[in-house]
Amino acid sequence: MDMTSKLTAAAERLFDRHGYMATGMDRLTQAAGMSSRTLYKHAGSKAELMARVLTERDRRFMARLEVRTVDALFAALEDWVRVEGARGCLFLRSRAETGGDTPEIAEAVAAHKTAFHQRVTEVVSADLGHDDPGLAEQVLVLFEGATHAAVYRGAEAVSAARAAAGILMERART
Amino acid sequence: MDMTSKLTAAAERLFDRHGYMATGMDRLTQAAGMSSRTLYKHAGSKAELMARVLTERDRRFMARLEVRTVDALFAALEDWVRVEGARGCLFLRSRAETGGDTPEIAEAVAAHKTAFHQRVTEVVSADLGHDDPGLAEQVLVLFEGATHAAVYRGAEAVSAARAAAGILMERART
DNA sequence: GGGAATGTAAAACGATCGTTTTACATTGCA
DNA sequence: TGCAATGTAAAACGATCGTTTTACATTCCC
Repeated sequence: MDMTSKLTAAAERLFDRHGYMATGMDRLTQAAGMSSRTLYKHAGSKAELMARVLTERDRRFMARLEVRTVDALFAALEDWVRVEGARGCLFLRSRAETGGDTPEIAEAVAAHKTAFHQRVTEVVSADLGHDDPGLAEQVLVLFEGATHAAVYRGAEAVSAARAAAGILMERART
Repeated sequence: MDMTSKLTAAAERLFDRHGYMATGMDRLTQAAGMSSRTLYKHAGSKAELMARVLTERDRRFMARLEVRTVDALFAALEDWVRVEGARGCLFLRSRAETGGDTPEIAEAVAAHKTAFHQRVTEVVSADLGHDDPGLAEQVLVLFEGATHAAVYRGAEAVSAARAAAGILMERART
């Protein structure tokens, strides 16, 4: 494992568990097991590092959402929560922590949320057989809600969202 | 307006718009229009101040949710978003920013989320005529989802959640 | 009329922030 | 054999962090 991946992985873990602002670079060098000189050679800056973390996470997350049905969308979220835990959406959290004032971060977040919205819309279309932007918006809201409610309600929030999405899809189908 | 309220109001505005960690006490003294000596007399500490902000916000927010129907719940959220804007849930954001490691903050968040869950459960019961914990969980997820999706989807997310909740309620009623 | 109480302004506290630099060791390739 | 690349360890950078302190002004009440 090269130093850049080791750094990105350590950064994602710390930023996600303790917050972006609350994580100092000292703690990061320690967790990544490298000197600060090496860290900055690969990271550029703290903001660039967070942007790289988000881009990498987008890749991993969106790969899991390569599905054909809305139900599979929520099944994928159940898997994600089981594996990664539920601490809310790292993208929205990063942007909120920086007040949207860090361009690299704001752009990475915007790119992810655009892609996410598009993916949900596509899956709803494929599952239904035709476009339905309003229903897609509802499914997106359920997904986002499951992500955030799971922080304090646990996995139950995701299965509730899954069931609700099932009802909405069934109603749209008939 | 006494100094404590002026301080709490200024703190809520800055913490919400720029983040808790990103907001320094210097900026806070400036915004509140008072010396740091006075600020600390009323605030105790930064963490205590954030906890007071959250408790105050819980009061304001929960007051708006004193309604009888699920539809009114989402109407109240539409109002809230129109007035206060959509930057995600300040409670979840505060806890995430501090990694849950600041007891005053973690406790204020837990208290709010417990109260919120209870309120949603009560409103669903009242609207339906009988208890339905599963449906309440779905409505809670829709509400949480609307709050967070509105950050990037705007008010449309809230009306989508409102419509979805209407469908789920109607189905449960018949 | 004299002391609490409450406020301001500003300096100072040690700690930590993100980042750069200095000095040196190790490796791999021409 | 020798140089370029890549790494470490550690000190230093100025800035800013949350918080306390010093010194002084104002107000209110007994």
